[in-house]
Formats: sequence, structure tokens, C-alpha cells
Amino acid sequence: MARAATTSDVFNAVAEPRRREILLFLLDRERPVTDVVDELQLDQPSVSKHLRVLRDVGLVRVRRDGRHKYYRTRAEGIRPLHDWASTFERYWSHQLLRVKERAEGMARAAERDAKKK
Amino acid sequence: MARAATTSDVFNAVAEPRRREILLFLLDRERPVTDVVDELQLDQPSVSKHLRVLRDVGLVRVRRDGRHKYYRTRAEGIRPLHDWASTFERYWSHQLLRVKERAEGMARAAERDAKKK
DNA sequence: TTTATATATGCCGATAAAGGAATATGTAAA
DNA sequence: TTTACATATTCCTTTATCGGCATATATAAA
Repeated sequence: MARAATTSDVFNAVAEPRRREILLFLLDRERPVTDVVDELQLDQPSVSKHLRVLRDVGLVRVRRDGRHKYYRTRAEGIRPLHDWASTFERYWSHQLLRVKERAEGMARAAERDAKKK
Repeated sequence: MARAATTSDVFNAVAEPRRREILLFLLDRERPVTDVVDELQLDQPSVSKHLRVLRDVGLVRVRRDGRHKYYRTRAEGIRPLHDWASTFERYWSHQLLRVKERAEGMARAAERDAKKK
């Protein structure tokens, strides 16, 4: 078996770097597909495909206006990712603390060494 | 071309659901590979491979003790993911705020309607 | 030294993903 | 209606990934 389908999973959807760029680009304003193509220097079919994936997992919204379609990032879609990552937050503070303590311990040891000489 | 290699990218590494499980399992204590195999009901080679990927992107640490290897999650490795997701945080608050305001507006309207009757 | 245990790696087959190019669809302008 | 523009989809090829199985390596116990 290969990897779980991108279509059904936010984690997989954002695993692709271009899709992350697209999400950032569409974060503050809605934009037509052409803008994404021009700004991020991607081929139009490629952009349409990425937007399709993002849409399927609920990471972008679309609004049609005439022959244009305006896409915009649905920030709430990122929450599962953020929440998951937050689980680790308190641990990395702990680890930083431990690293700091260790560094201070080493600094004191170095001072003692310096005095001996 | 296919997707960027998992090995070089935290986003890709955590795109795999089993690897996310492993990271959570190894978060609070270090554990030998066998524990992961037993607890998460995976084949041993599969676990070793996942651990290899996680190790290559800096998401786990190993300590050898005799013939055992103790793995533990390196929480700091998750930070890039968390930071990236945080970029979207203020936008989803905004959107939630707007939803809330709209809901309150509707509640007031409903009250007015109720009084008229 | 032989044997058992713990872990890692290599190979294979199936599946999926991504880019490219062509084409289809859908809407507006002429 | 024809033409132009905007976007989506399809087909094809290449590459990656994952699981399964067998096997290799490393260390401890007998």
C-alpha cells in the first residue's frame, strides 16, 4: 500500500510545499486563479489541481464571479494541524529548559577548570 | 515528478498517520522499538522504517543500551510545523469572531420578532 | 562459540502523487 | 453565433511511498 490519499487528509494536503505557498498567498484576500499562477510562477493546470486538493480538504473556499473564480484560504482548516502540534508544545519548553540547565552546568564546570589552571 | 522526499521534510514526515501515533507514543518517555511494535500493533520492520524517517528529520532521538535502542520524541522538531500553523491563527479567530457577531445579530433580530408578536 | 533477542536494511509489488501537454468546460465580449 | 478568456479535467510518464517478507547486523545470554 502507498500513502493515504491527500484528498482526505489535511496533513497530507499541506505536505506539499507549493500548496503551503498557495495557502499563505490566499490568506489575506481572495484571488483569482490567474493571480496564483502569476505570483507563484506555476502552470495553470498545476494550480487548479492544487486548489482542488485544498478545496477537498476544506482548506480553501471558492466564490465564482463571472468567468473568474476567487479562492481564499479557510484558516479554520488549519486548526487540526495546529492543535496536534500544540500537544508537543509543553515538551519542547521542558527540553529547552533542560538544555539551558545543562549549558549552565557546563559553564560552571568550565569556570572551575579555569580557576584550577 | 512526485512529492518531495519524506526524509528531508518535517511536513512530509508527519503526513503519515502511523508516524504521528509513534510521535505521541514516544512523547513522554523513551521506549524500545518492541514497545512501539506491541502497543501500536505494527510490524517490527515497519516501525524501524518509520523511526528511521523520524530520526532523519530530527523528530526522534535514540539512545542505545545493550541490544535495545530507546527512542524518544524530540518535541522541538515539531516547532516549524507549529509556527507555520500559527500564521493562520489570527485569521481563524477573526472568522470565528465574525460568526459569533452574526449569531448575536440574529439573536437580537429574533428577540425583536418575538416582541412584535 | 553457539544461540537467542533486538533492531535495521534490502528487495519487491502495488498504489499514489506530481508535472506536462492537450483538451474540455464555462462564461463573457465582439 | 463566433471568439477570447478563465479555469478544470484527462491522460501519460516518472518517481516515491508503503507494506510484506526475508535477511543482515549487533549485542547479550547460554
